[in-house]
Amino acid sequence: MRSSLRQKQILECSRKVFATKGYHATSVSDIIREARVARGTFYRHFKDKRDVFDKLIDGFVATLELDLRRVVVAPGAPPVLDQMLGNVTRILHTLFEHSDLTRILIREALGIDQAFDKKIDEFYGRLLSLIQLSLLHGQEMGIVRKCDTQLAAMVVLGSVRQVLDFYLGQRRQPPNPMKVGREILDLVAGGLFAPGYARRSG
Amino acid sequence: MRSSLRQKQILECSRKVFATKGYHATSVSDIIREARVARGTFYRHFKDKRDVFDKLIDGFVATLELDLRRVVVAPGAPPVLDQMLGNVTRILHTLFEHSDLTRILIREALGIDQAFDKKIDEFYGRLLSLIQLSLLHGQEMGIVRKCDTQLAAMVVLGSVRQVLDFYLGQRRQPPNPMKVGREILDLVAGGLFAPGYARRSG
Amino acid sequence: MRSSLRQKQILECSRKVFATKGYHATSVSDIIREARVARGTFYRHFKDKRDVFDKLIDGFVATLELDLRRVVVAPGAPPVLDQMLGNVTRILHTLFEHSDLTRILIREALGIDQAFDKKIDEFYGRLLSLIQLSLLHGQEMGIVRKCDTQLAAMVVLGSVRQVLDFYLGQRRQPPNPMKVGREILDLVAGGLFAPGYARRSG
Amino acid sequence: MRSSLRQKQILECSRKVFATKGYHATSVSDIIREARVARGTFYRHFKDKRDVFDKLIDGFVATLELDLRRVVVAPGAPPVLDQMLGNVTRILHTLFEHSDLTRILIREALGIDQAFDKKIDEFYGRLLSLIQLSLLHGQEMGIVRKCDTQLAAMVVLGSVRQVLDFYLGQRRQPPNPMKVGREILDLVAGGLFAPGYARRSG
DNA sequence: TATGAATGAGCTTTCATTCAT
DNA sequence: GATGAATGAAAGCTCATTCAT
Repeated sequence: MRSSLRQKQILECSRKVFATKGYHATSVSDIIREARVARGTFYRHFKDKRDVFDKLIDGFVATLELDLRRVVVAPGAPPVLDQMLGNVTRILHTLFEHSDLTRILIREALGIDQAFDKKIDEFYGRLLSLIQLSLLHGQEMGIVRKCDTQLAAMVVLGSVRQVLDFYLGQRRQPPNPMKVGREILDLVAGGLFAPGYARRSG
Repeated sequence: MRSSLRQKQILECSRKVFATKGYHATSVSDIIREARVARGTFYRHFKDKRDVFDKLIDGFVATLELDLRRVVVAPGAPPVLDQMLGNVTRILHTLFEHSDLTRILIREALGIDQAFDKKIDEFYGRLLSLIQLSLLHGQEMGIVRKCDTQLAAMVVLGSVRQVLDFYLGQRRQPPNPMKVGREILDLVAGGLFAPGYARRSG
Repeated sequence: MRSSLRQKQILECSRKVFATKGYHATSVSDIIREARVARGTFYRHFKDKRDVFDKLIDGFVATLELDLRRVVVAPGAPPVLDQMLGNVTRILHTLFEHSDLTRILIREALGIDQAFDKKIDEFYGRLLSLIQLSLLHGQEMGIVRKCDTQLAAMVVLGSVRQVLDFYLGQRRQPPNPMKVGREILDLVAGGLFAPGYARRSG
Repeated sequence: MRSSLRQKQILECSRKVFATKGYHATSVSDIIREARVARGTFYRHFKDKRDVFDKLIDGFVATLELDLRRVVVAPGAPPVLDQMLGNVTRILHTLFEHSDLTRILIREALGIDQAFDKKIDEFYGRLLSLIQLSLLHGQEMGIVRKCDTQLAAMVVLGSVRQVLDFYLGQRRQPPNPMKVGREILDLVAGGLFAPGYARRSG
């Protein structure tokens, strides 16, 4: 079998096992049993267990980052709001489509080791920057109100993560992923207060 | 030494080590070295490594839950809004006061094993219920606008978790924890949209 | 069992196995089977297989070096010749007494790894220095003829090694170890030529 | 490529690697990397790693044995002494010319396995016989004094081995190999004692 | 209660060797 | 003949846990 194919196959099987048992509870033995390859074959393609996990996460993160487009403010460009919604929609689509990888990324990736923690932090850091940038654009256009955009970005990201975490914890999908996405954004955008209740600042 | 004292001492030392190295990277050897007790002494007081971690988390969760008061709607009770802010303030205070345990709870506790994951999920579940309940009270009083309160609770919780996660990832405290707490609530309550931008629903 | 005792016991058993199978053919499994201890016990006392071997050789080399006395030239001191013979006699005695360790030192110790090779070379280096020193003393006193003492030291050492190697290769002891030692010295001291055959230089 | 050529090429490369890393530290991967051939190619030409080493040593030993001529005692034959010196000179020449193989033979070959040890012992055994035979010839002609010729042969061989070992250990060549060879013989032949110091026997 | 030596299951990893292409 | 992916036995080693003192 061609080398890259075998690698892909092992990655696929690792994905399944990691999602089911978690990183630490998964042994290389589990992976090779699932992939029906010999021990040596595994080590021909990957340095160690950590390496498979790495490649799995890296690949998924790369896929996710493809979903993220910079929000463009230019005459003729789509409304900032629609662009933001597009980002959230696309990324949620990918996340729910690959629920194994999402589970691994959201619930397993932290606590592997410090180097890995850093990688994950950096990923979320990039997401935060991107969201913050969009919010700044929104502010420039008067759509987003004056506020600490860094904190606001965390509100957006944290909300999405929490929702994902909630459904992953129950090992079930939300009834309608896309609808949920839109609702989160609506909530975050519109806030919790009823009209008439003045904001503290703004 | 009295048994409960010894147990406390080992717990304290475990806390330090777990916070520094993470659960999986921490060995019983690390703990007994830090606590300067013999191997057997450790197992006299705890069933196994998992048991220490359990007790550590359980204790902290109990402490945290003491901070949470049901929001009461009654003539003469303080305003719902103030009660909610009080909850957030108290809990953030405790979290930042015990940053080791917070780090362990937020960043290490997931991925230990499935039983533990469930426990953590249940903890967050209780938090969500509590927040949702408060929001329902708020709605009854006309303060909180009509919305999916479960989702809204996740927005609140997720925002706080993300902010904590952000600062823990950088191993530093936010400049002013209490201020950050209030700002999160303000943002979540008031939303991102500038006045005039109509909400989709509400 | 006291820790140092257990260590001694494992060393003893390792000695047997190494002498029988050779270093590379010996596995840790072989050693613990012979010593009737668990795997973990082995690793509690030794870093790895190499470490046991190290300690074995170090101990033996230390014993051997106790046998070596500097040759003293002073009024009232025994004749230089007798002192040299004493060294050879004592060391041969120890070597033949511990034939396992001798076999290991002479036939197994080279080729373990480069660090080990260096250690062995240094041991032989010390022996050479000592012999050379004795020869220089002998020259001062007019007993040893003018010659390249470094080379002469190698002749002495090499002869002894070769004899040991010969008998170890046949897994038998020389008929009379001490006699052999004296004969080697006699040969080396007196040379091969019959009287009358002039030396090239002298 | 012609089969025998390929085999030669792999042998050459093995020689380099074995001399650098030693037998045990050398993997088949090292050899095929150096030889730039595929794994399967290696096994087409050699039974296993041991086989390459075998062929390497066998070839070298054969070369060395070509250097050794029986000492002939006959009217018109060159002096016995010159014939012996010729043997030593030729063999030292070959040894220093092929320092890789010499290093392998002297410092790596022992400890591979028992069958191999036996082969090496037999090689040295043949050398000893040859030397002993020469010495006996020498005795017959009155050149070599009465002595245990087997032991004397070991003195000759051991001296040469020790000198080689010494220089190989330092990974450098003696200043003048041929001169060193002659000096060893002179020393061995003439002995260490100054004239006037009577031999014990002879 | 405290100790720390002993345990052994089970992990990761290597590498000589085979075999389908 | 040549290739290199696949194999799997067996090695080294760790570490949570037990137990005799």
